[in-house]
Amino acid sequence: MADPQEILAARVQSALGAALGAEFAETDPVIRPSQFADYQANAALALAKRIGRAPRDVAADIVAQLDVDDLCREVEISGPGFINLTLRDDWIAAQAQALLSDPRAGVPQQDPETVAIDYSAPNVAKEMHVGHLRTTVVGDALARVLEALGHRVVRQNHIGDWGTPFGMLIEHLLDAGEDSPEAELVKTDPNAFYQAAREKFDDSAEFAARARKRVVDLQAGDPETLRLWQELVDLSKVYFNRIYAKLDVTLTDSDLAGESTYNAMLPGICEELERTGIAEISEGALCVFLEGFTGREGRPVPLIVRKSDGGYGYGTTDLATVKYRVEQLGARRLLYVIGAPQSLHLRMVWQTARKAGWLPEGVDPVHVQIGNVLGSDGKILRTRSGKPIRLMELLDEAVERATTVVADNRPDLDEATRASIARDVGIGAVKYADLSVSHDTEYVFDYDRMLALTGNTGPYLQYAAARIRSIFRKGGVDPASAEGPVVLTEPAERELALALLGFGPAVAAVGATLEPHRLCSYLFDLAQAFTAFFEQCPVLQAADPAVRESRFALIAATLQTLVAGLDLLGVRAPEQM
RNA sequence: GCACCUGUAGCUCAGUGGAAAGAGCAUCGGACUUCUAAUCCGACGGUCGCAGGUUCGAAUCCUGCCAGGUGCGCCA
Repeated sequence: MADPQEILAARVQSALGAALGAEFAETDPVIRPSQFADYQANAALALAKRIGRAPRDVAADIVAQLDVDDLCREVEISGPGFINLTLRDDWIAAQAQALLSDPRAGVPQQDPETVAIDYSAPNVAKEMHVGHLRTTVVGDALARVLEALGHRVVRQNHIGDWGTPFGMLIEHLLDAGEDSPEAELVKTDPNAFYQAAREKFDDSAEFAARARKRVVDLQAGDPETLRLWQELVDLSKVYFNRIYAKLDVTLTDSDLAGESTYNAMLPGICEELERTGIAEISEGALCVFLEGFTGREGRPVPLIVRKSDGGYGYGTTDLATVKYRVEQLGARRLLYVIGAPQSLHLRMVWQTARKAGWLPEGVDPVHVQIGNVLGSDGKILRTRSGKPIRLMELLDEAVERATTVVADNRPDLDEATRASIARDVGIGAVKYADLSVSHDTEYVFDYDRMLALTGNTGPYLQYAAARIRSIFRKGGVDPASAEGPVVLTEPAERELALALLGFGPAVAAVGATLEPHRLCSYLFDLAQAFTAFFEQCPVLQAADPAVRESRFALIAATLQTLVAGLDLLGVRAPEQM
């Protein structure tokens, strides 16, 4: 609604049509933020070449037709033909004030689309690692953002709940006893359970034989085996939900759509692929060979849909997810928030699905590639002993470190309040660190940096919000009662108000690009604009009551935006810090 | 060998074909009698991996090369 860039684009575009002819009325006016003004329009330079005239003359013709008196204070042609646009203070003020009464805080309502998001996807009876952490946090932020934009989001937690390991896991569960402390480990330390099963499998031929038989029983649908399998899944759900609760992730049991969900579809998928000639038997396995996919020594890379032993692999279940999400869920966008190394696999799955007709024109699958999380040594994050780090311990350590910092700085607060702040800050820091860099690149995990109160961190944004709340508390004013009117005089006021207008566009950009770090960058800029304002513009001590009211309105809008933005990222904003 | 990703300040990272490439950290120098100094301001810091090409204009697009990472048939 109040996106200056969009409004200016429309105005400049109609000026283009008026100045240069109707055939230019659709031309992109190329509005960009400017270091010399608020915005600049760069269209004249590109058009000058096309119509064979001097760029500055073209710019002058555009400006002559440009009707922006109601929103621009200054329009200036500069350099080789840039059109610099400076907004009117009263226009910015009115827009910022309008945000206060907008329940959407400027976030646009888009045409609803059904979007399936595949994210998190931990394995039953296995520890979640930092890679799962990142897909969980990024996927959840995307789900929140797309919902905020008005879309119907269907979360799909594709947990690993099927396959050969369940033979040994079930036998180990039986050996240990279903209600034993060993079984309880699945809820708290699943890797300990898994490793124990693995060791027995490796050491005991008798156990291994039982495990293999158990896999056959599982696939055959033996009721008692299925009951034990369900037992393991249920124990794991307890573990997943503990992690999700700690992380403030929106996933629930109703979002679970694990591999086993698709079992019934798999034979039909293979049959159809074979019947249509898309798949063929090779070395005993049913494979799809696609053009352009070659591996070592130029050999074609297969997508194996049925193994030579008759079993199904993840290629088949992934094909089933496409079919299910398109046909049953009616999804028009399929998001796979999955590790970057799976890129080749996914492209093969999608191309196969296209050939088979399961992925119609107009339905776009997107791989939101998640880069690895590295330790300070530049290698994949592990403990000193080389084992993967337990996610719960990692989160606890973040909270613990935050606890120390809060205790040092806020001895005046009672322990329960400090603990609550430490939780919000510690967890927020970890999540924000995952979100604030491009999701597809690797990044270096560093507690000290993510917990810092300076720089582009979660705590810095939380602190900005806490300072605003502190002002309202101290002034005995309810942020909801701040109405303005907003009047801009100080440069820091203007900067802050202008920054506020960028929230809706930033959220829309995340929805379009699926890059949550853009929202982080925006919120960091906003927090910096607020901090500058905080230093220069007293609110409670403002001599003029009108200035005081205006500043209350500005910081109320800032608070609303920061809290809404952090919420879209899944990060809490504590009352005080 | 093939494919994908990455290469930007000492470090961690942004950067929509537009003007003189940005931020944070670190370093150095400043600012608390004033709404939270867990903050802020200033300075320093660059052959945007290399070489070509396209363009009025390239960190951005194309080609080649170099370096690092990842993946490449029955685990998922």
